[in-house]
Amino acid sequence: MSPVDPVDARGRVLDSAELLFAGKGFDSVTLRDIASAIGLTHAALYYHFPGGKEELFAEVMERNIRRHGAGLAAAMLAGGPSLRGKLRGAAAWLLSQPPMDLIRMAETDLKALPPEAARRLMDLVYELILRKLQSEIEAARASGEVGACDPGLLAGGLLGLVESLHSVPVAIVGRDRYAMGCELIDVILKGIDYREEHHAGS
Amino acid sequence: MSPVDPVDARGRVLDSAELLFAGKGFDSVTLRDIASAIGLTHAALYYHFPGGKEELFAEVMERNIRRHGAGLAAAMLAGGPSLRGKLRGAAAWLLSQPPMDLIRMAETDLKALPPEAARRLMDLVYELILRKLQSEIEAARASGEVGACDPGLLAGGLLGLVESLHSVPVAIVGRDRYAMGCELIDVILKGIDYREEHHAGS
DNA sequence: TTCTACCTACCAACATGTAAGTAATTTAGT
DNA sequence: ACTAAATTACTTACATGTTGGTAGGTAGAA
Repeated sequence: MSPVDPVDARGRVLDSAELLFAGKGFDSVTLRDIASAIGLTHAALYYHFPGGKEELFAEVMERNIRRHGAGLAAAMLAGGPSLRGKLRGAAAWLLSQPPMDLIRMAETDLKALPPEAARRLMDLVYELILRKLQSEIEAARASGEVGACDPGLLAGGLLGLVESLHSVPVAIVGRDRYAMGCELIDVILKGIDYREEHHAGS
Repeated sequence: MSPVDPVDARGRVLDSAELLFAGKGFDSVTLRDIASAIGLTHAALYYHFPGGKEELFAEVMERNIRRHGAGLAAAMLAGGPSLRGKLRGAAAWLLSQPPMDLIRMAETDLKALPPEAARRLMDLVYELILRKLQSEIEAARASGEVGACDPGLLAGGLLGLVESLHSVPVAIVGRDRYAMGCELIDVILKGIDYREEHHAGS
């Protein structure tokens, strides 16, 4: 290992950029902010990302989406076999991360990218995040764990609902976000005729 | 009426600013964008808003929140006596407006304002929007129209859920947002033991 | 000597904000 | 009623600072 690990430097840039982009959005973050947060000058970023701010942002978003997808999958797996457990795991994971803020992403930040890059990212969100939620609901529906419903719509609704908990000031409600997420999930599960018992077998 | 209506000019500035701020966020919109959209130069904005971009933004947000509150109240009233009708009315109104994007507002744009102005706006959101939804749910709960639930949490959840529909590309789902909103509302109502019949009386 | 991983110094574009000027209208004084 | 002063609602021009991006240099490792 060299005195400075070169592989790590690029990752640290991505980390810094992710933190700042997630908090303030594309236009409000300057390359100087990103660089100085890790002790570099903004010019150094062009060594790792010759495409400049756009390339850096696109790569940050892609990594973020993939991490969200992987974390979501792991959290749902860890939630156990029941749909309720999986959804609670998903909520715990989503709330442990900084908000994805899909509305802002779709409406604002993605406009800074060339259209095909933007579409690719939205496709990734669908494929790695929404689709996973959706197929869990579909599976539960197929096995009779829940009643008739529109899994795609519910997946989107659950994601929006859980993410929106990021914007409630915890001080006001006096409860932690995960508990609130669980309660909302329970309401929705009851709304689609969730049945617990069926799963005990096998 | 003068050749140029002076009262109207200020309102037109607010309209232009609201349109642009809502779409792209505080930092991504320049005073020149706002001014040139209505045929003025950016310096003219300082005549109507001496406090500059901050004052303009704060005023835009306040007007926006008040309009959302008034529209929400009217839409819920028009929805009839049942909670389902009121919530559908609320959804129709919220989806007819550009997204409020509360997460972005809370996490990003409000940081551009002095803290006390930011707090005032968040208080307005709570008082004029969340509180209205919440008290309708509370009323329904008191009258037995719905079962036990946390009205404050549900109000926030419903708002986040409906607003998140703004970010789903309609082309993908092939259904209009209002229909999706209604379906999600129905799931939640069912989840809190909504009973239709009780209301016929009186 | 060459490559890596930076840094310093710079540039053009554009941001907010200010200063000063101006055409058109209102108001006030006689 | 007629003129002079003041006000309104802007404009042009500019000061100042930041931004993304580029050019060229450099310390240390290979």
